[in-house]
Amino acid sequence: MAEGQAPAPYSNENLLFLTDEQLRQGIEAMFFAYRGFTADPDRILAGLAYGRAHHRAVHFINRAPGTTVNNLLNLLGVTKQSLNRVLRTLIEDGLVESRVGRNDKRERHLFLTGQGKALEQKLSDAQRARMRAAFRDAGPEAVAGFRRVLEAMMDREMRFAYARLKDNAP
Amino acid sequence: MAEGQAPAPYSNENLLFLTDEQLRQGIEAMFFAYRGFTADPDRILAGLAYGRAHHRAVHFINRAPGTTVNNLLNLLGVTKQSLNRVLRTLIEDGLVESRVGRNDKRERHLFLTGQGKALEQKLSDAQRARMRAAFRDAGPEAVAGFRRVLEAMMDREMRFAYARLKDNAP
DNA sequence: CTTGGAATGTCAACAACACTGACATATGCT
DNA sequence: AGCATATGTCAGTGTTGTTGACATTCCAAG
Repeated sequence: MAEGQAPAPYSNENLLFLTDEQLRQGIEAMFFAYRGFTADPDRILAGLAYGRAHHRAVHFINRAPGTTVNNLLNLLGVTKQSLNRVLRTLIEDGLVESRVGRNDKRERHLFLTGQGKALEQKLSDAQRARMRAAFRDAGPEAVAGFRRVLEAMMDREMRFAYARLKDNAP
Repeated sequence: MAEGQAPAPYSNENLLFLTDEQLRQGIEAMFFAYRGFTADPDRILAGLAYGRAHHRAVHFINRAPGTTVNNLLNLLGVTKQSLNRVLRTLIEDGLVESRVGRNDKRERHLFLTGQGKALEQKLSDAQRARMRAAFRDAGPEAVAGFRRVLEAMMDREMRFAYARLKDNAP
């Protein structure tokens, strides 16, 4: 190690951001921020007969139109029974259309109807507004760091799913 | 505006990180990362008779020993009835001790017992391990950005609560 | 000092959303 | 034909959130 003009007494000097106290603050930040993250859509959904689960389904169907039930299942990380309950109401209410697969007729491909797109837009407008404000306040470098840490926090398979969605950008 | 040597054709050049596509990626990153964030403690809790709500209660009681029920209520953002159910089981099982306030006998002050501290340690070890790995992978600058964005995403009151907890570091 | 309101905590009932397990149907593949 | 896959459904259960009703305690205004 070079003896620089700055003290730098221990090589651990650079690892101070890994103290238990720093980690705990990260944990609490994550908890409080996630509350804010879901607050606005939740408020909108409270009026309707839908919940957070419906929001998630609608979001990913919009993101990947024509996705299959199985695909959605993996993205959302819930059981098919749980997802089915949500999809059934969305289809009954005419927000989602389910088309039998052309190649494989066992599969159902999911699409948002006009009505479904309208709800998705409304929810994601609210959520994006908060995200935009946070990004603007924090600045581009902070945003890059934010993304890097979140990506490192994901489970391996979710990291792949996330990357796949990113590249699929419309 | 000064005419710098760099092109910078539009003043919006610097705002590319605020496109809808960037925001949507931020939203999805938040969703997938939160799943990872809770996965490890959830796995531990699944074995016991407790859930995520118990984890949160135990975390904040450990963080602020002697806190009142009302205080905890504000931190957790749930109704007192919801919190009470969780606290009741924790007290019955001997993980939390509830002492009547000395000044104001309406208040209950909450403390972790040895058993409670043991569970808290186990859960937060798991959660910290993932956070540490993510922080290490992403590096100190990314962590700073991560914290800055999360803080900007919180509701106003939660930002204050978060700051108060930070300064209260043991 | 009494009384009424505010704060705090508890009990009961209910809703949303997750889970497991079992099973039916249709389709695809070998 | 026989097995695997994809989807949908029914029934039951657990956690966690909600509202409503109510008891206890404190404090301050009359």
